[in-house]
Amino acid sequence: MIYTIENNRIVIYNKKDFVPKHILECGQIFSYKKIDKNCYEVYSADKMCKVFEQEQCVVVETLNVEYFVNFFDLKTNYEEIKSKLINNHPFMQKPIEFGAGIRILKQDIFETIISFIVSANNNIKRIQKILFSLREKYGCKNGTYSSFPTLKQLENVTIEEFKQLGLGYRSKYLYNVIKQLKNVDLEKLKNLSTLELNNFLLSLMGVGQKVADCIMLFAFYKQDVFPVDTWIEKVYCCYFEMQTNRNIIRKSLLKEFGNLSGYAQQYLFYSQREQNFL
DNA sequence: CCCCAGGTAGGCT
DNA sequence: AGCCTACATGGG
Repeated sequence: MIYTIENNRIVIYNKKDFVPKHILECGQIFSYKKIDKNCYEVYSADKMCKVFEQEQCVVVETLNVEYFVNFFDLKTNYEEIKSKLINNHPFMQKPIEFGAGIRILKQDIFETIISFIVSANNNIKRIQKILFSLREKYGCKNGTYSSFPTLKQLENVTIEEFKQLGLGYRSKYLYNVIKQLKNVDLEKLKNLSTLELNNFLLSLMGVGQKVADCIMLFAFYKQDVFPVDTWIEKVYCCYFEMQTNRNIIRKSLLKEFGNLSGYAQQYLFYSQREQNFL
């Protein structure tokens, strides 16, 4: 990725490998706002940036330049990943063309855990609404926006209070997870293997295999995971004309894509959800 | 009234 | 281990 840093800006020159719409609307992140056609505000933990397109480049404007260089995964060569995927799996051509500008974000661990627990059996509009409510109610006011609440800030929130945000039966999950995470050093989890991390995440209330896979992919940058949700289920059943359960689909797709699973999943998810490309 | 949304927990074989 | 179902909430 070719980019320069000037004061409070990251300027990205190869636009085809960085399309804000693809990156933000492919379902990996919920905390962003579309300001207008080519301008977004993106919130991650206690930080934020503004992303907008110009003729020759994309600009990320932020007070936390280094954080967002990492966040947007600017040091990874997506051109190479995409051509590998297409060469090894020709049917990926169309999904990759459709989501050509996707990048897998490196998101905050705590925020990602909470966000994807909220996402279960829920729709994206409502997930976003709930997560912004969490920010406004329990996070720190930070000028124009509220930061995502820390574990400490959620420690004394009751199940009833979560319910008032529209969390429904997931209120109990959040309440319990916050208790479970109280004595865990999240940063240290980065040292675990995919399997070890998976087992830990599955021990959290409200985290099943799909949510665990999302957390590993979006917060731990594990690539050998393949989150299977309703959309991927549709993709799979259309391609292979098979009705089967999600665990078998997951194993089958992991075998198919190996260490590129995480990337493949995002292209397939995005194109399926946006346009029913089949 | 139904079905669906980035599914999971708990209970049953 | 695997299969079944209830589950909060809001939108179509």
